[in-house]
Amino acid sequence: MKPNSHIKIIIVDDHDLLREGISARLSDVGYIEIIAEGCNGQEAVTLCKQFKPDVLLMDISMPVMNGLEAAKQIMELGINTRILFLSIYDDNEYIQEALRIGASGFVLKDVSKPEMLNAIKSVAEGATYLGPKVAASLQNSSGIHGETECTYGLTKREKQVLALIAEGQLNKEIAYRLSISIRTVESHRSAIRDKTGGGNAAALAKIARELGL
Amino acid sequence: MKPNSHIKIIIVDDHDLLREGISARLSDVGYIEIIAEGCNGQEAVTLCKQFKPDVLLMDISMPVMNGLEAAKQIMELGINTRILFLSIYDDNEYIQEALRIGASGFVLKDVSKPEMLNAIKSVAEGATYLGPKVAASLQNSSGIHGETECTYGLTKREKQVLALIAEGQLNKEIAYRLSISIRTVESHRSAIRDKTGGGNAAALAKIARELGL
DNA sequence: GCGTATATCCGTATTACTACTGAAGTCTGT
DNA sequence: ACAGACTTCAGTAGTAATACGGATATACGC
Repeated sequence: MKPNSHIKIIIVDDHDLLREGISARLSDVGYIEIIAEGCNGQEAVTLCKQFKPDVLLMDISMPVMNGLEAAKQIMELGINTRILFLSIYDDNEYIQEALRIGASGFVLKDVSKPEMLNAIKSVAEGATYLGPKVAASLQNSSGIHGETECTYGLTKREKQVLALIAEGQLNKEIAYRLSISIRTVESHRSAIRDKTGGGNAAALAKIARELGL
Repeated sequence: MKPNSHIKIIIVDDHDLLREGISARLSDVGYIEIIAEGCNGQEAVTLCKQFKPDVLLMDISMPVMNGLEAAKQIMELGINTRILFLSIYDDNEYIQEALRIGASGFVLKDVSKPEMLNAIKSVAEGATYLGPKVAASLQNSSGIHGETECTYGLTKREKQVLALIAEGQLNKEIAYRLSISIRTVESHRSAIRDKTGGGNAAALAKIARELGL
């Protein structure tokens, strides 16, 4: 898609007012054509199947079917539609889930007009665009940026043991690797459970993951 | 940062020709000011410390110090510089590592001028920009997009059980949640182990993670 | 020196999981 | 209608992990 070439777009949001606002904002942009509008996820899927837009501008929280679920189904249609989420929440879970599903972008609803156009152009070209606040939000999470700092007060040795547990090692193997007794490994493991509140090995593995191993 | 406002930029690449090409391409853009140029990672760090640019346009593979290492150090400077990587390789490892470190964008060297400007504007505003080919490359990996396709031939039910195992649930709880007997859960668990080659619960959790839960 | 934290080990009992085998009902595609 | 895969459940035995206890040595700060 060449810049300034025609971008066919569908807007899906359950709030009429907001949808009209977006529509008004984009209608005077020459290279953008709004070919349809919808008010829930179910409609988004149907409209995309029918019109195959270049970009789907969609809210996440909507009745009937939410945006994430709709996105999943749209990705499976095999059409060349890029999904740009427009949300009021900069919730990390949402953002990461959206990207995991295959969305091309994510901006907040307080986005300025130039930034919105920038985002639309970017995703239309196949790029991935995350708005400033969205990117900042991701930095504070265990997402693509940075790492978590809360280590539950685990000691060095405990983190070492936890990393091996997360690898799927048995206590026996951990003991051998660290040249200590199995009982010692059990003690560490017990301390780790106490500090993290984790249950079985899988739960500890999950926690280790959150700590970045 | 408002669009079309002044963007101070530093270009770092070990190839003179390429650096000059970028320089020429950007020099006639009104809102961009190239305040310095460098030819390795070490220089990038020094120049950023000195000039505090809005955007650092940098190659990854460079002599003396590569771009990733330089980016790490620059992120620790605490200055408000966004890093936009410019690479000939769309290697997933590179891209993910770059984003993990805290880079704001990643484009390939065959990028068109409009797209390059788009990318620079986006990252200058604090957004995250991944070029079309970069985004496509990520989709084929276990990165922020998509999921791995090798499911070891696990059935729906097995994947369902595996997800709960990865959550740290006990067989008893899994049985309760799925309204089946513990023995059935054990059967599934056994089948999962056979198919994946996984050992204990933590190992299965690790595998589940790779499959995107 | 003294207290605290860390790391190292052990005993005992219970619970969870694994390894093996077998089997019956359901669903799916041809 | 039938083969094959999927889901369901069970017995029996052994191994691993957990939940209590308690103990000793070492390092670190004040």
